[in-house]
Amino acid sequence: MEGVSDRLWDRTRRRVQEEVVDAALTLFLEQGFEETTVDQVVAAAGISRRSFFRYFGTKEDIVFGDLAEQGPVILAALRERPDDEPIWDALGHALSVLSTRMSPERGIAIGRLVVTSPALRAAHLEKHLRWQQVLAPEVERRVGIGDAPPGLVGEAIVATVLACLDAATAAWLDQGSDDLEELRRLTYVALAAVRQRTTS
Amino acid sequence: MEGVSDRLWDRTRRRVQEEVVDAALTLFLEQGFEETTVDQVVAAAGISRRSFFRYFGTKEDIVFGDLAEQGPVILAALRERPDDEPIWDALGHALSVLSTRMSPERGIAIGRLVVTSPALRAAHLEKHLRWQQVLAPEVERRVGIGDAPPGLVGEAIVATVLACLDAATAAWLDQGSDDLEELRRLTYVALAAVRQRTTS
DNA sequence: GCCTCCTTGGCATCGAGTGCCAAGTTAGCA
DNA sequence: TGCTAACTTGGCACTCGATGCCAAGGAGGC
Repeated sequence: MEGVSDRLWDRTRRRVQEEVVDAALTLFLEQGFEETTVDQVVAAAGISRRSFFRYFGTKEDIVFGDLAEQGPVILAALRERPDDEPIWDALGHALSVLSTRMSPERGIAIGRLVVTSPALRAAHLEKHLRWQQVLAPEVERRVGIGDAPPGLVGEAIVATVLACLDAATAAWLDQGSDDLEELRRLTYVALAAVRQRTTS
Repeated sequence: MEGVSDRLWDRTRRRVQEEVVDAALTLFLEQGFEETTVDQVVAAAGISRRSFFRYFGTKEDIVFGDLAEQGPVILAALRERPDDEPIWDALGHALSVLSTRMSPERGIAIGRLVVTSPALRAAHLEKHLRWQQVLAPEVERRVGIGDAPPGLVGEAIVATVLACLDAATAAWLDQGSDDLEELRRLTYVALAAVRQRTTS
């Protein structure tokens, strides 16, 4: 583990952060993300507006936390996968390390927020772009790029997986499931659809 | 053609719009998108701040215009393609109708702006989501969805094509090409990479 | 107990975006 | 031509997210 300290300051910081997130998510689920102002959040959490923006750089960060910076974590997980594993499975497994970082209920709540708020959708996609840049080189090392320009193949593959994951998540939320295994299955269905149609 | 009128008001409106875009793009290319304020743009274009926001709902709209609303145009082009054409080619051709709406030089300038500005990237991706929702049903009609939930297959396929197009565009801008045929080739390479790896 | 480091919150400010309103311009009609 | 209805314009005030600056206060080492 990196940089996780147990000094009083750090523990306090994490506790405050959690309290703010709890208060904010409650408000977001009640009134919607855009309809909730930062002032309401800080009032509910008992923190000053100025301090809030030191804990969370943006309002969207309440929802996504440090997820955007977890590219290296996914990369490490990807490197653990055997070299001869199909890239799709390897990426799927690598990405699933993130789903262990939060309760399924909270994940579903966040998912619903994301699909209903343009601002959150945008941040979500930005996050994927960040991951793409981190993961693309390792993907290209695995699959080879032939004479394609560096980056093209890797980014296309990672973006495809993330797109299929997003489409699957939308369908998953839509059908009101709360079973992570079902999400995995839907992702596989989406990837299979892409595979099936690429051969035609 | 729909709704394109030649009343004086409409012609004036289009002319003003073009002038603002020209002035704004010049500023954006000089100083960057985020570093240019709307006040600078309206000063350079000789229009009031208030009127600006009636012409362009957001600052990003200067760059993208009504591209986000062109989903139906792409859809119409997709419907023109023969039913037995592979979905990838059909989508590629349908999307290419948009590249005829602007000069290649301006397209390249905009492309460079988009890759260097997070706000523009986000708007770009939002735009793709809008297109996805419009195109997905027709895609699913063509390829069939088996027993997958409606939307999943179509959105996955459209998102994959757009992702490959984006990756190809990035590589294309990177290599400093200005040949649209080369962009088409790179898109094909990206899609081929996805295809190749889906069979393993 | 003292000094240093870090956090806190208040204040002012910026930039994007919106509602409202008075004034001016265009279009249609007599 | 002149009148009216419809629409546009720009100014003002305001909201909301986000940032720089600064004085005050708590934590930890000595």
